[in-house]
Amino acid sequence: MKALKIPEAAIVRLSVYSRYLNQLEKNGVTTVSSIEIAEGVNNSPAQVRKDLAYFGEFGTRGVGYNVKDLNRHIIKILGLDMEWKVVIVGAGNLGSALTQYKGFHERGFNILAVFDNDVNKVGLMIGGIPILPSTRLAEFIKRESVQVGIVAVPAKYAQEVVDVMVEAGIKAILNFAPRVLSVPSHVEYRSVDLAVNLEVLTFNLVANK
Amino acid sequence: MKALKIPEAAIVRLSVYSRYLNQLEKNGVTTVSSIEIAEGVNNSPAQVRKDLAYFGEFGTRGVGYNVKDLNRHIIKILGLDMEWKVVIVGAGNLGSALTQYKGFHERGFNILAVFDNDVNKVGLMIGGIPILPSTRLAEFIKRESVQVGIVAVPAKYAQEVVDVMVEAGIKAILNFAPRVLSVPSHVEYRSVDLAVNLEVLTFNLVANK
DNA sequence: GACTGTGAAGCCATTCACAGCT
DNA sequence: AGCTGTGAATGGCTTCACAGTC
Repeated sequence: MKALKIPEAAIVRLSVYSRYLNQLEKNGVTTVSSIEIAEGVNNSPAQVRKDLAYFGEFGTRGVGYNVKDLNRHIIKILGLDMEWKVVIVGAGNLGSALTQYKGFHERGFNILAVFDNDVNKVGLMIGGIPILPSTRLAEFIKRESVQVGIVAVPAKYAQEVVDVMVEAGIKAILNFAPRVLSVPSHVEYRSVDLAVNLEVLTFNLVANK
Repeated sequence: MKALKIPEAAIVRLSVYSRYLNQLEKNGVTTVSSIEIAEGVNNSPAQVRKDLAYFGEFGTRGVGYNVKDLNRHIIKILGLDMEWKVVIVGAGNLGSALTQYKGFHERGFNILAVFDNDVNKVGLMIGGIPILPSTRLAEFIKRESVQVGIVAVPAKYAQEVVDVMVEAGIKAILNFAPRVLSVPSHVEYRSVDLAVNLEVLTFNLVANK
């Protein structure tokens, strides 16, 4: 359990810093200041320093941060220095896209299987990952000790998928169905609503006009 | 220009309320209280009332809100009572999934075309929507007065796509590439980072353990 | 009696400004 | 001299509590 209360927004930013540090590493940059990081990710140097300070002292006064070390620290903080077993439920367009999404693999997420209840899809592969029947979801989660489940089914089936996952002992759920779901508090839960993001844009367009 | 400063989080919630009200409407419910809405979307009644109060008085004291009226008001507030012309750039897995995503059509977003620079894809259709060559993006945005652009290309091409969109006079951009992009302040901009969401989950898993 | 609308209070996140190292 | 780390100040969002209305 963490000592201090850390804003969730800070975690989101750490994740972005890490991606930026990856770029710097690739370009051979060895040292970076909070000012440069801030410019690279569009926020303030004070914010960068504060976010990092929640977790320790990673820099050198008068100098800055070592790119490689800092990135390793952040990766550890985010829990990405271990393997995470993931299943995706729903082999429709979105589920297929998520299954093949490179950003997940790059960050070490291991997608073991995709589940669907369409018998025509079961048995096929999506980018090397097998499609299994939804009836075997619970059993699979238990047997493989899957920690993370991604929901990519139509809204009306989302709650029942979540219930199966929870019952099977999953630890975290990422939901893409546009519906509010109930998930017990011992399971980590986040929801990504694609249409909401567009609607924030249109709101701003009409409001600032 | 809006008089009061409205928290962006409130807009996100309005969008969720609207989706919940759609459900109620479908079920024939005519009146709803802030308590019921709060239960339906997992937040507090006070929050619901405050969010609505930013925009007017939509309820009746002692009674509640008329479901249909309230939803119409929210839809108007979010700018969804008009047609929005949208283009998607990138006909890969994610771009294809977004193109066919029902949640966009349901909320009135009109996706006119998908752009890609793969000559094998150009000329094909995705769910009835044509794939056009990226070289024609700027011209298309101008000719059709496209207001919203969705970026679903690999990270390294994202900035150049955005630059073309901005130059062509687009009003808002939704980015799915995992990279920080620079967009002039007169263009509305939001970024959805799929991996970040998973990383917040894994952080919480390791932090609360 | 029930439920909305809202000023005020409380809380949390961000920004400031400077002390502390190198 | 330069840049980090951090307590203090600020600003903004959420919650409280109650007056207002049906």
